[in-house]
Amino acid sequence: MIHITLPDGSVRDFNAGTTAYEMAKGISEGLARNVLGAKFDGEYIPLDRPITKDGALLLLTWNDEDGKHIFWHTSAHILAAAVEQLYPGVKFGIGPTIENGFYYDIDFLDYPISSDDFPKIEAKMGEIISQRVKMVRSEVSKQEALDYFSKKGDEYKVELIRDLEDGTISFYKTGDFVDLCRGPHLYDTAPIKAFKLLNTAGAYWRGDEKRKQLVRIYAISFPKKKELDDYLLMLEEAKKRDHRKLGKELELFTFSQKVGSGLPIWLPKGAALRERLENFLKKVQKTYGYQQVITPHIGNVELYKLSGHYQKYGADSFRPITTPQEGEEFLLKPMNCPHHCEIYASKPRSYRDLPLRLAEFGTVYRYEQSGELHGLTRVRGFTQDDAHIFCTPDQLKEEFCKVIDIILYIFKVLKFKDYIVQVSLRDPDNKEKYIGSDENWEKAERAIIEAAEEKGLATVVEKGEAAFYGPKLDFMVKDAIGRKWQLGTVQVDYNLPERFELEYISPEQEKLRPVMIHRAPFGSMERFVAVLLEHTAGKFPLWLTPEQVIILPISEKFQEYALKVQKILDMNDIRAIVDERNEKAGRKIRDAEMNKIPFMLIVGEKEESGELVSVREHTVGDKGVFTIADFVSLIKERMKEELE
RNA sequence: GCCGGUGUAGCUCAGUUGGCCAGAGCAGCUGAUUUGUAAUCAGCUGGUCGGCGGUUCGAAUCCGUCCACCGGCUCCA
Repeated sequence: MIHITLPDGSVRDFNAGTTAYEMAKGISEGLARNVLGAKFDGEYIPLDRPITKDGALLLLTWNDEDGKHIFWHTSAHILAAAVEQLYPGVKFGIGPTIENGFYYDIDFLDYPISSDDFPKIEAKMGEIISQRVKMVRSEVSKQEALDYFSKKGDEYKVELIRDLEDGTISFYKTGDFVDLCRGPHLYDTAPIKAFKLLNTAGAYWRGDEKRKQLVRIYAISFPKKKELDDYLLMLEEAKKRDHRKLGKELELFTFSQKVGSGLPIWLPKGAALRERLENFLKKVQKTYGYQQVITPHIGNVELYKLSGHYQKYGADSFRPITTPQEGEEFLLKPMNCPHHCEIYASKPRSYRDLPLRLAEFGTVYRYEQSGELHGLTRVRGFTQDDAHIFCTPDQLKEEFCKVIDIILYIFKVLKFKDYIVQVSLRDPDNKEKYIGSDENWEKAERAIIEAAEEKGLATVVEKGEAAFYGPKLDFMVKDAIGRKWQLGTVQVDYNLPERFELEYISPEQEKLRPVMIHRAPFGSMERFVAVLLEHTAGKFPLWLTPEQVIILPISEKFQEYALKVQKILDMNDIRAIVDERNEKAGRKIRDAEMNKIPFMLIVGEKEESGELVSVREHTVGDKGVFTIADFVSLIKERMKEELE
């Protein structure tokens, strides 16, 4: 008898040599049907391996992340097996699971592959699955593994094996297809009831753009057909929220080939929206003691040589602008910080001046590879809600905490609840990628970690994600399709003050060096609007939305009254438009609903005679009849609540 | 930049194998209707079929090239 501890703490006795699958069956038939894998004392074990000693057993199902990954991992092998049967001689890179599904990187040699080939591959996968193929594990030595794949002519696998530690290496066999794999896998292919190949993409071998590009096939699989259908439906819904689509529909921004790709053009409604966001932040920043500054769109190359940006990014920037007579060189401003350093340096500073907080909605231009451009989230010209805080080392942590407060306030007002806070540190193995002394880096990294702790933020630490001049605290939010976007960022920087030889006079009359905090709560106006659009599906909060109210006269007879109501709303700073078209009320309501205008005021005979409005709320419906004054209070109350 | 895909009216899309002046719905304009909580009716305007070159008696359709966009990769101060 062995004693097996289950996750709920209970202990069950089994005969020594019972397999995990049999144990599942012993617990319940349902569990046995759904079990995908098992962990024994924290280690993955095959379901059919006899267990001979006491220990803790965790049976994995679709409800466990680990269970999903086992499921997808096996699915990836089936994909590869199908591809190998259809395209003999192809070579395989890696086939890992990802957050949603899995992919396999494959060298298709000269076979042309596109999504047109998916049905064929899917059919073959279906065939393999229906044969209920077992996933057979075998263990081989490193040399045997090398021999197998050398003979097969798969140089990618050979390379992977070479990089492995010596010792035992495991293979998994799916029918005739043998793959190098640590596992774990499903017992057999039976649980995979639904799967779909999603798209293809080029992917460099080992992520290195100097190496060969393989074809990556993305796919997903599920234990139930319904789950696949739901997933595909979710992707469809996500598409409807795409900021590029909504931006066009709501007339917020556009792009023009003639203006240039990656250069967004803000339309009147979008510009007004952006302005409101800017004013909102300016107001918050004012209470935190920030001062607005303005700097030019270009700067002398020497400025960026001094800051270090030129050495780091000069080769990948827009080419310098040269003056015709003098041959001076200017760069399109890629960063605001060097300019702000010069504002700091424009006069002698005392410790009494610190912290000095300089803010600017600064438009910067960065060269991005053409294939990188993406709507408003990846552009070549954008406006940062930038600010730089110059303070004493003693003030650093408090200032950092206050910046976190601003960011959290913004997230709260705009209802971003699903966000991740990332501590981005430098890569300790690649220190030459960064500028500045080890001592300063350590100080800066410590300050960030402490401030995040003090604010009680749940953080993830990423090494190698720091800016080249300092570590960062990055705030990412998830968009409609679960992609993560970086929004707010806070960075500590000891380097620029040194490079610009910034100083302040201490109470003891010494010349000391200030510390700098770079921060942008939105990140950039462009990206923020994009993420906000996807987050709200275009239904902006009332205080932010371009048109808050639309007045719908029942017929032309009541247009005059409609205009009168508009005027009253206007005097109360409520943004209202009148639908003066010669259309029926039903039509006007439908169009207003589609345009996502929060409130509709229907006015006709009875409203005009009583100085009233009939209120309809977007997606909610008829709210009844209000006096104009009551409606104004309703709107004001709503906006107040939103900004609390 | 790289791999793959796409590009027809302001928007969404038809237009098998090359062949009459390139189509529809919505939007827009004009007129009729004077309307009460998600589409009133009729008429009209609108496209060098992404650009340029080529093949052909003839190209939206075939070939080349460039551009833009889409899905990724790499990159992202």
